[in-house]
Amino acid sequence: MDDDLASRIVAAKRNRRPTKTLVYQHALDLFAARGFARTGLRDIAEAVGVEVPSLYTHIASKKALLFDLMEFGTRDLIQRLHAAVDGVSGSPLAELFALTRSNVLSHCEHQNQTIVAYNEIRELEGDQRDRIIALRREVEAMFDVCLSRGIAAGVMRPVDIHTTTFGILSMSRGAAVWYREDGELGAEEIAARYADQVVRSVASTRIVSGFGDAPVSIDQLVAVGA
Amino acid sequence: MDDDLASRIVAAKRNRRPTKTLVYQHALDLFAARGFARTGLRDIAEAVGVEVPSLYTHIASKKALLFDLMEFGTRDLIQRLHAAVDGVSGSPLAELFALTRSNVLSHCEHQNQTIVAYNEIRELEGDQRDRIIALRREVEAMFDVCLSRGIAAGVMRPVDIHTTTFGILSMSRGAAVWYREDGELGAEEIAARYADQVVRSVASTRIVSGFGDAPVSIDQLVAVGA
DNA sequence: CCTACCGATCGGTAGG
DNA sequence: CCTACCGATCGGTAGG
Repeated sequence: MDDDLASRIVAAKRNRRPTKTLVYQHALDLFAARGFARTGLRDIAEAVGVEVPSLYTHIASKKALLFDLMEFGTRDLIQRLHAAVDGVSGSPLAELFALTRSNVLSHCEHQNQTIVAYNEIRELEGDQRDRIIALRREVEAMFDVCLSRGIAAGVMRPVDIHTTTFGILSMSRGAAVWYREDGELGAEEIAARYADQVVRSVASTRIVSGFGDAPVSIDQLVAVGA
Repeated sequence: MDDDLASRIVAAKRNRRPTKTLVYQHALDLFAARGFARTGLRDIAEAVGVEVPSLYTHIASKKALLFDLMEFGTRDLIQRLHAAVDGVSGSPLAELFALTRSNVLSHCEHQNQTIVAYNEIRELEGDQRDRIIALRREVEAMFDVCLSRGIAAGVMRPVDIHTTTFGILSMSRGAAVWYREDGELGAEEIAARYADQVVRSVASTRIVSGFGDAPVSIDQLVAVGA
């Protein structure tokens, strides 16, 4: 311990990845694996390679750390969903396919973000909780609007909108739980299959009659809308 | 505190509902609301109306209490699913409808059992964890077998079986999370709608073509199988 | 069923 | 970025 305070800080700052990034990354992984309540600040500090009090240079509190992770993850998802919809404007069936596919894909590719965002909402209170719930409602609204347009256009059966949205989101969340990078099916395949099943489950019978038994593709659906 | 030990025990035993039942009931409710890790034995003791050491007359440990709740809940679900299938032997589509409907219905009616069984599996280790996972695999197998038979019979499209099973189970689990007794839709309605959507999502196109746009009923499906 | 109590661990602070 | 430390709370035990 010959180093004085200043030189220790300088040495720390020379690391390529900033410590703050490491803190957030390891916290996300640990919260996903053990849960927020079962993860101590000591676990995070050890994974990062610092002592506990040093964490407070980067975070305001353990709960604020969780909130930041959940907010970032949900905003990230919303952006991906908007990008997916922008690419297929037009047919509500094509849009529902794209939304569902993108949602499942994002959930698989950002598994820990998804797991923490869903599992740990009950750890937040007051404004923080309200803020995350509001963001989640934005996601739900995208599906609600899509279903509503499809029903109005007659290409979807008159299903209960919000129940159907919750069903799609629950199925997507499930994928984040069981998906394994080294599993039989890749994220893209799972996403495409769930999108196929969702579209078939709500499309009007006269439209489904036009599909074959092979999985529906987005190109097919864009054609239906044209 | 004039009571001696014996008279206190006698007084306790005079209560109508046995203390053990109260312990399990309150523990289930608290675990569902706050999570296992955030629920202290002091919370459970307070809800029951005893001191913490008295809980150990009824439980071996906090973890054993969780295991018992999860095992009971999952066994209970398996029984309900078997009862649902026994009533509709025959057509795989009718069976899939009955299984899905019963699964969603059970999850809504035994919300806290479902929430705890899914959320807290990571709190268990070793044999206890393996035991619960094995029971859950029994549930998955019932859906897998049903889908497999439907595909073989040509009444279902050749979907990926286990992915589809996970999708159905995830959607059902979701219902347990958002269902409210005082909500717009009753448990039976939600169950019937999800069962309708699941059947439509996997049924062969030639069979879906025979359905109208109104929700599919189990009677319709039994007729298809006949 | 209770009172009394314990070692371990928690999130977080003081001070440098 | 660190060492040193604190009050609160945890699951569980001893003993009656």
